Parts: sequence; structure tokens; C-alpha cells
Amino acid sequence: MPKRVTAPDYCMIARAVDVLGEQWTLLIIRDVFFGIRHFDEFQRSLGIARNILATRLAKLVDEDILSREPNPDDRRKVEYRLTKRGRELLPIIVGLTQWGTRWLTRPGELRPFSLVDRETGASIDRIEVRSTTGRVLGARDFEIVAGPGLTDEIRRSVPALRNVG
Amino acid sequence: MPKRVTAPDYCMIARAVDVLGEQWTLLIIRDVFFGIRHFDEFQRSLGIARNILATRLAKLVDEDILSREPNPDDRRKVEYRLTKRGRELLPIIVGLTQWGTRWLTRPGELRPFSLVDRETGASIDRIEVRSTTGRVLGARDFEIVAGPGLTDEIRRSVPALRNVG
DNA sequence: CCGAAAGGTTGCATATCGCAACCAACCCAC
DNA sequence: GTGGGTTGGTTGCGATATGCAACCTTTCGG
Repeated sequence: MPKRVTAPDYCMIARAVDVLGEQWTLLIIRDVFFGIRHFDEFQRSLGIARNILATRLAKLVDEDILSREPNPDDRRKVEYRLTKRGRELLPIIVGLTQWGTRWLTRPGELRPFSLVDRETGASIDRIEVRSTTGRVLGARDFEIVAGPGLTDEIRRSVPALRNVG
Repeated sequence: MPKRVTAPDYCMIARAVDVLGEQWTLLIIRDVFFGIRHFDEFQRSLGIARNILATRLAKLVDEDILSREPNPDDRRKVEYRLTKRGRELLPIIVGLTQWGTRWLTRPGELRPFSLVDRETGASIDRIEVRSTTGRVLGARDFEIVAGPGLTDEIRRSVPALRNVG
């Protein structure tokens, strides 16, 4: 009985994955970033089954990541657009693109397109994780610290927290 | 027949999602970032079925995102660690955490823990997308431009490219 | 040599996906 | 105002992946 991710939800990644982690969901969001608005466009662009697409779009609308607006000029048409919540997924979309470009490009393969700053034409800088002091942080430069909402139960299930005040 | 994402792979997001997009995969990677190394720790931390966990770990090792090293001191134990490829997923993990924190926190809820710079104790800055000129870019500040690998077929399937030289 | 720990694997029931066909509302041309 | 096409879905069915519990294999510790 594949019921959905049941991972403990004290971690925000678990919640984010619960919303975004289903097959196709991030690809649909990417398509909206690229200007796709209509059901049949998604379907052709992705090759996704129509019932699955309908389910995913409904969930994204329900989660307030996409808005669903019938076109008043042609009431057959429905337009899906990013909400504010959806637009703030930009760093994740760009991050995935950069990671994929860096690690999943085949030798000699050329890029079919890229995104640039609309104003200046400048390309996108590599996304980095920085501390508030401006230092660029890698995977090993972190420490996990207890916050005000830490309970004993959570402490037990996160090994990295065991010895943390 | 749910065969895997069949989305056209000219887009690097599609390839990244193909590697990372299965249920549980990002949560396993998060756990490794947090210091989890062993099979039973993943299993307890996530509540995932053991057969599924085994499949996901094998795939992540196969994709060279995790390494699998038997512990020489206790040959029953196996240690999973991030490879370089895996460590470079940091911006995505942090991006998901920040998005989840911003949009999926319940009213009045406190954070159980957070990550800080190990050296200075400073917290993590909000991840942003910047152009190479340093300008911070939002979802609407982009333009899609043709690259050297653009074919007619790709042009047809990406609406935003239709009118692009 | 016995029991327990660690890391899986196997069999089975069930939920979810993919596909094709179908449906309903709407627009447009005649 | 009717017939055909467009748009955005829904339905039924078989294939597939998931969840669960039980089991297995190797290794360690006493």
C-alpha cells in the first residue's frame, strides 16, 4: 500500500518532498517556468498520461503552487500559472538544472538552450550556499544546532542531534 | 506501466529528476547530509520499507551519488557516504529546506533544529539566483535563448523557443 | 558454538501508473 | 442551430511499484 511518504515531518525537506516529490511534478513546474500554460501543451511536452497530468495539476493548484484560471475569451481554455509560492521554487529549478548540466551532460553534448537575464543578457551564476557572513559553504562546513522546537522524540531520531545542546 | 519518467531528456531538469525524483530518494540524501551512514539508521529515520530502501541505496550508489564502503573493523557494517557528485546536491537540499520553511511551516510552529556555519556559527543566507553581473533574478526576469545544440525537434516542443533565433 | 547484529532478499496483497477510449462543454463555420 | 473540431478532462483496465512481514547470510562477541 504505497500511501505517500510517511517520513516524519519535523524536517522541512520531508514536507517539501511531500508536495513536490511525486513523479512529474517538478517537470510540470519547469514547464510553467518555460511558459507552458495549457493542458494539452503539458501533455505533449512531457508525454505524460492525461489522467496523471490532471491529478498532478489539481494537486499543484490545491497546494497553491499553480493557479487555474479559465480564459474568459475562450471558455474551453484553462490557464495554469505560477503563484508566488510557485515562483519561489526558482532556486530549486535552477539548482537542478545546474546539477544536471554539471553531472549528467554526455561527452561532447551541446546545450540546446539556456536562460539569461532578460535585462542584460547575462547568464546565470552558479547557485551557492552562503552563510550570513558571506562565506560560501560546502557540504562539510555545517553543524546542526538545536532550535526552540526541539523535542526529545526528534532528538532521538536525528543522530546528528544526539550530542547537541 | 509506470516505466520511469519518459520526458524528453534535452532538458537537464528531466535528467536530474530521473535520478533524484523517485519517492524517498531526496530524503535519503538529506539523511546522509545529516550524518546517517547505516542501513538500519535510514530505515528507522524514514520508516521506509527495507526492500525499497535497498533498491534506492543501490541506485544512488550506481549513479555515483553515494559510495558504499564495508567497514573494515566490523565487516557486517556498510557505510554510505556522499560522493563529490552527491555533495554538490547541497544547494538543492538547502533550497528545499528554505522553501519548506517559508511555505509549509504551521502557524506558531518552532524550528526543531537548523544548520549553521561550523566555523563562525553564522546561519545560512537565503539562496538566490543571480546573473553573472550580480543582479538577483526572480522568476520573471529570464529570457530563454538558443544554444549551439538546439535542433528543430527541440524547438518545436518548447513553446518559449518558437520565436527565438 | 550460540545468540545477536547488520544488511539485505523474498512472497504476497494492494495502490498507483500508463494507455486508450470516452465524455462534456464550448467555439466556429455554414 | 447543427456538425465538426478543440480543449480539458474522466473512466476502465491491465501492468508495475510499493509496503509489509518473514526469512536468509554473514559476521561479531562471549
